[in-house]
Amino acid sequence: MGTPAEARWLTSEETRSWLALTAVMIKLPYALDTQLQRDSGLNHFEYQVLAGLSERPGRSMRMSDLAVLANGSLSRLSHVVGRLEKRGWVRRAPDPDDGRFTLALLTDAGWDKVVETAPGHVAAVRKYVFDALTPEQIRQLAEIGAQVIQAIDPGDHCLEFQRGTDAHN
Amino acid sequence: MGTPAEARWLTSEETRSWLALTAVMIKLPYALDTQLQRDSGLNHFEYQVLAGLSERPGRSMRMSDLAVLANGSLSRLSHVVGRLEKRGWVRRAPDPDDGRFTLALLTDAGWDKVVETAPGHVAAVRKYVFDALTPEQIRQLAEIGAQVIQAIDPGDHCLEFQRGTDAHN
DNA sequence: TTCGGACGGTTGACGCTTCAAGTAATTGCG
DNA sequence: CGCAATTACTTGAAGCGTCAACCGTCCGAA
Repeated sequence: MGTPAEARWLTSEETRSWLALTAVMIKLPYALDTQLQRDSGLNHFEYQVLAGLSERPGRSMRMSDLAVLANGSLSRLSHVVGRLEKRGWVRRAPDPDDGRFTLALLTDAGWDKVVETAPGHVAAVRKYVFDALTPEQIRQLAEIGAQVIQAIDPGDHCLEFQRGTDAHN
Repeated sequence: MGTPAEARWLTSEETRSWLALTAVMIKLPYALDTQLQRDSGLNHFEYQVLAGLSERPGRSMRMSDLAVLANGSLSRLSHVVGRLEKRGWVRRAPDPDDGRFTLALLTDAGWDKVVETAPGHVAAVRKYVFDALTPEQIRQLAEIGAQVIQAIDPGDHCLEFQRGTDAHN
């Protein structure tokens, strides 16, 4: 039995940390998707798209920027926006400045959808994450997350998207 | 534009933390899957299944226990084990003690696959997570993760699976 | 001992994501 | 100017996960 021979395995502290992290990576997205799906018929990615647009001046964004903001591929975004368009929450228009870009626009119905969906989603985020942590841990989490993202993708700037300039309070 | 009115939005510290966490939830699984897929033709879940079995006495486990260990549904596991069986790395047998249970058994070929795959995977985990963090942060992460999992699913015991009793060093 | 319910697992259909190949608009180089 | 390369996006097919319905095994009560 035992374990395959390996160069440098994990210490028990690292293993503990790793098990917790993998469990969070699986369970948290699932929990959030479940709440959103049940209460609004949206998955987390779709919500991020609508919420992202809602917080921009003009309620619009280029597809490629929106993809970065939502941490998804352009292809995925294209499919999703297609669905959201069919449901009347988003529409597309070519960017007047450069015909290669496509602008995604949040419709009035889409705005209403965000307004109706956001409180429940924020409550879930609170319940599953922030209410379970101390302010100190929240600070630590931000730091840890930033460093991991840096290690995965040094060129990534998604954390600099501070979601518009409006103050949430 | 501004933001839809909400009961209790996130503080800026919480938002920072939240953006980092969502990015990690998306990017880390993707990064790990990419490495595994490229080097071994396995995804992370499949690897967890094989690795989980490899660390058990008898290289076998009941399907339902294996599903908990791998943080997945029984249905998902059934599909995956079906695929792994077709590739010759796992086989199934009814539990002699109780015919309702099914045992998943790691074959010799499956064992070899784990031995050949594990070092690269562990190296990726190191690269993306532990090498980017201080020992103190690793400890903090374990704590934070455990509390979030507790908040999501109070009845969950997946962290108590300490992956067999063998010491990895 | 037999029948009902609970438990463990499997299956197939559907939906979503990815991947690769494609189109359309623009830039840059000769 | 004209054509190739680049950029931004779209599309269709294939693979994976979820959900709901299903089957087989076991236990317990009458």
